[in-house]
Amino acid sequence: MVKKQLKQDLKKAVESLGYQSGDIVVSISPNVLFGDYTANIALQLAKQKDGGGKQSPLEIAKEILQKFDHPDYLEKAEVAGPGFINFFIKPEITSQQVKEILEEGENFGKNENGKGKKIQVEFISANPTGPLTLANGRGGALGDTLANVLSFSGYEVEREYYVNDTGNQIRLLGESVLAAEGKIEKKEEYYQGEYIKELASEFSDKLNLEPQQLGHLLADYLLEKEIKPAINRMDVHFDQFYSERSVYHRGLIDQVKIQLKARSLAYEKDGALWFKSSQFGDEKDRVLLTSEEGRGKTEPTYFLADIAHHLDDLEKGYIKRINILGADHHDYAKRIEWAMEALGFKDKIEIILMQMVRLFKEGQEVRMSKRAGTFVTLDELLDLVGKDVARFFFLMYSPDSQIDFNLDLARKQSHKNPVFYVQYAHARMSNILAKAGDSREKEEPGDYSLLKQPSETALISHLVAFPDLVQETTQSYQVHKFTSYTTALADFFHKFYENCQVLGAQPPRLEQARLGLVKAAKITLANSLNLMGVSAPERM
RNA sequence: GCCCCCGUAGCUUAACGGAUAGAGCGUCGGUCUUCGGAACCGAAAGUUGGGGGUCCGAUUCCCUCCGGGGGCGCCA
Repeated sequence: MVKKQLKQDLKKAVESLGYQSGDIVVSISPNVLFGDYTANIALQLAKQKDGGGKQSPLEIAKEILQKFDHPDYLEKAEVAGPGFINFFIKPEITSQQVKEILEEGENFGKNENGKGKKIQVEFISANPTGPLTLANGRGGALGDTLANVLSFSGYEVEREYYVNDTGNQIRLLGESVLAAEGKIEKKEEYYQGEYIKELASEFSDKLNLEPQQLGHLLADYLLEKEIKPAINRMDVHFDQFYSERSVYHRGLIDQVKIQLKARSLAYEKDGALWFKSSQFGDEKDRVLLTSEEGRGKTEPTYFLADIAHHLDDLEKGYIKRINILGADHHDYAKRIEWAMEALGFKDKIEIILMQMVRLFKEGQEVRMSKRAGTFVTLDELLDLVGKDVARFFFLMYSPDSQIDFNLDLARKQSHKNPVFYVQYAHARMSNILAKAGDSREKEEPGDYSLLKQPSETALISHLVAFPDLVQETTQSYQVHKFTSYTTALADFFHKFYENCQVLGAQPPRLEQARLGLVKAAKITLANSLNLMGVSAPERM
């Protein structure tokens, strides 16, 4: 690819001047006036220079350009603005890249940065105490897409759903069902909602069980009958459902206690076992094992079980464990990081916090709460707008941004959702190729150097940027950029479509070249939609 | 009180510390003899919440104030 070559040549020029090149950034110019690619290296170098004979960025840029003997792909290069170097690529060189995309096909955009490395992504991990909510849908779209991207970059990815299938909330679930049947007294904190009543009738012959036991049955049932089907509808894939109960059964709790005590990071006080999180910056130490006095019984906290779970996973040799959590867990996120640091896995944990999804109806916020039974389920959303819109919608926002969701509006506006704009482009591409396919034989090979129209080269430049986006996302985890990438791709394509007739273009070598470009665009768009888990329809 | 995220056009939002802050929806005005009008072209619309600071350069980093959301359990 041209950009790679350009980067190399630039690096050579910079180094021959005696500068430390570091990592040179060559990016697509934000404006056609600034050429095809732009480099801010001179600005960077000016900053690095310490005092003394300080040179201005403009001088450095000129200096670099002089060393840059004009390679054959370059039309011209110039210094602009405060010290940018703008590169104008010969259009026929740009267009040659279409061939490279076509050769790579389904593999276009892949890289091998993660080759031989195992990485784990944990996401959703909603308690099995009710149906999945919109927030879980967001986590699902984010996590699944990130896993796809990492896998595209060569990593061996494991997708994990941690199932909190034991503990307080499970007992509460059992009690909620018992209370719904009048077996025990109702309490404020019990789960509400229709599904509780349905569970009660489904499990009518099990209501003599202890709440915790019943809760286990209910949790298993909800996981299988509610959660997994919703996950499937979202086209989200998991490699493993990691059961919290199994942490106990396998004796992992004791191992953690031993390890933490051996490092003098756990101690007993007031009958409880504590983790010295204050040593890592926490405002106070945290309980690992509850006390008789405090809690009425001695049992591991969720925190302790989760440490055991993390440890178990990390010992499998993942270079990183990415965990996507709701922002309401932000202080917990710190805590688990400290715990893993304590156990020798510093920097192996990456936590992505996503802000809440709030629901609005008729201008009023509806508080979503599983307890109160006032939530909108992921299934309801999928009924309304379908998987593609749901996934694209959740992916559009940066995880840092809170989503205010208006269900009525979503329904009304779903037909003008950006996802259709993007999918329509794909359908158009497919249509052109289908027509070309049955109307004529391939009599002449395409001459890509004929693709010189601005709308053609702009489209090509955008296609060529796809592998970069994949690589960047592998580092930054900012999967929402794929939505804007595909929207822009659709945009470039529609403009090309308006400006350049494909079928019947003269000479035939041009028609073939344009068909090649359409095909390359289709490959790129399909590949990026695949990463997002959004379908790329042949027709709509 | 402490901690985290956010504040950008009427609405929803984007922008490795870079050039003229980019889109979608909505509004207004255009474009149909060939490949799908779910499209394209154009216009109006921004003091990037306020104020300081660092920098050649700040939507981005730092401080402060204001506003919104979330979290501060021997719950999970």
